[in-house]
Amino acid sequence: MQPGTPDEDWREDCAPRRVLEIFATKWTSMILHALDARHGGAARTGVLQRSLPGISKKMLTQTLREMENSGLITRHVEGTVPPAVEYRLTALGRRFIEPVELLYRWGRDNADALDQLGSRATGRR
Amino acid sequence: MQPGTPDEDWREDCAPRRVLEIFATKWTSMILHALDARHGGAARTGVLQRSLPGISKKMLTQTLREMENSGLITRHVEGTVPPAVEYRLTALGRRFIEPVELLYRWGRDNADALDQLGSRATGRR
DNA sequence: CGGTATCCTGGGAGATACTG
DNA sequence: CAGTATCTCCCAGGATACCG
Repeated sequence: MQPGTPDEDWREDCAPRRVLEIFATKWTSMILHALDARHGGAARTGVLQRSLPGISKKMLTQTLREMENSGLITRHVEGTVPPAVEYRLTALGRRFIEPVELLYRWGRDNADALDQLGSRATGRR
Repeated sequence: MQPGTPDEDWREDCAPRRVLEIFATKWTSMILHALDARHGGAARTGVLQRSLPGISKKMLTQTLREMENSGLITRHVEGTVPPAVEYRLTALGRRFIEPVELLYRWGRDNADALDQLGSRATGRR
């Protein structure tokens, strides 16, 4: 690193920061992973909910809406009764599978390191 | 995937979820990256602050404390006036560099994909 | 220079109940 | 089954000012 090099690794509008923002929202990355690794890219609401222990209907719907607005997934309604709604990864969504799986696997492979972590790792209690 | 396979990818206490918690706290990963990639593993407070555009003194100190409590970094005080404090990555902290850099590089290499993202990606405005 | 003390706000996130 | 509608909590995170 040159002495005079300006510190631009974390410019406020840089791409890495935008990645972090995605991971900052609790359920987004888990939904992406569940859709991809577990359900082959598409799943119905109820199936998704059962894949994400602890998520509420509200947060599921809310997060799915945001992801739809972001272009990560699409929503498909079967005009039946009772209704059947399926969510599918878009091409864009599929691109984001890469970093999500990266983190998922790292976590799985480094559970020991995570166990060493103090409880105040994230500021949560 | 077997039909009867229980959905255990995201058990509430699983390792990948704990990784996500780390990335859920805004500044932690940026500090880890800055310490490592930009400052060789150790840096003083002021230097760090200048490496993280937008961070406030409060959030910097607060996040550093939490990271210290988690065992990711150590704090070293030089008994001088004015005070000089240096933060260093621990062995544990260095392990976490891996996923951090993974995400950082992916963001850098996929800025185009991020540009396609709608503004409601994370629920923030 | 590094740190602390306040004060304040947004909105993430949960719980619950209701509708078609 | 999928989705809304409320209500509430609470805490991450920012702004500002002061201290040794």
